[in-house]
Amino acid sequence: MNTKQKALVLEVVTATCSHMTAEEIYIAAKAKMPQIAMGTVYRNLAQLVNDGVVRKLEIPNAPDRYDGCTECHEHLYCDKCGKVSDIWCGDLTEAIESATGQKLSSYTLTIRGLCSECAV
Amino acid sequence: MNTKQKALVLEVVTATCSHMTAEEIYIAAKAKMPQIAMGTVYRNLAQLVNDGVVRKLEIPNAPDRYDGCTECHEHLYCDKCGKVSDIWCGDLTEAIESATGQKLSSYTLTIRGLCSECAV
DNA sequence: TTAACTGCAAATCTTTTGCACAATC
DNA sequence: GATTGTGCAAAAGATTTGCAGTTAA
Repeated sequence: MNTKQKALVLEVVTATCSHMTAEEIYIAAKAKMPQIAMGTVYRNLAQLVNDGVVRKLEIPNAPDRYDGCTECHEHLYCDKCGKVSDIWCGDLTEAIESATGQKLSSYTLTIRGLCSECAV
Repeated sequence: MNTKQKALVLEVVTATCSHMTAEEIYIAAKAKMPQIAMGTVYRNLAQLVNDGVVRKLEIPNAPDRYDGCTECHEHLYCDKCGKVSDIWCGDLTEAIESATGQKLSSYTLTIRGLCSECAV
């Protein structure tokens, strides 16, 4: 099904290149559709992730974040400011398979270090 | 400080090569020390992780798991049976730095695929 | 029409925390 | 004797779910 709510959630997530939490998405969506419920946001995010349109990022000790950009890229969690930034490198599947000796269907690479702003 | 509880939690975690959840650790610890509390288990696990003696694994949509083996290795989440198994490959820091072009302080690589049992 | 989705609120699950007491240094 | 840890139970934070009513196919 395609509801206004689902379209709105997708619009919010893809509007910026930031990595929003469900709550931030909820607040942004609520600004345009005041009666929207948190549960609806979560349900639609789950659907969008399932549809392959949105990527879910699991953050250690913090709420999950959602990324509207499905192009292949990795994420850097800044040791200093905590921001999540994108790292545009190609698909690493083959590199990881040869490094680990394990055939894989998918992988998640989380890098911690200093983001471009903090590295100065 | 070094308490009986902390020693017991460490013993439980390192006793097997499995990747136990806090609750499993609590149950195993309770078997040897019936009055031990969940909060104590969590507090000691946090300390042990901080001490670098135990590794914490963040599992998507599931409770965290704790790994008593601190030697460098990665984890495979089986697509079929959901088990977490170890992949013994060397340190991938340099390989990842060159693949991503990003200096890093640490990384977490999560691989999904078929474990040795399910791949048959 | 009927199957899927919504809003609301309550429930769930995991983890953390406040507190009075106890153990360790 | 001072500090740090413990057990208990309650709180917190994030996400999910039941339900009655609504919307989309």
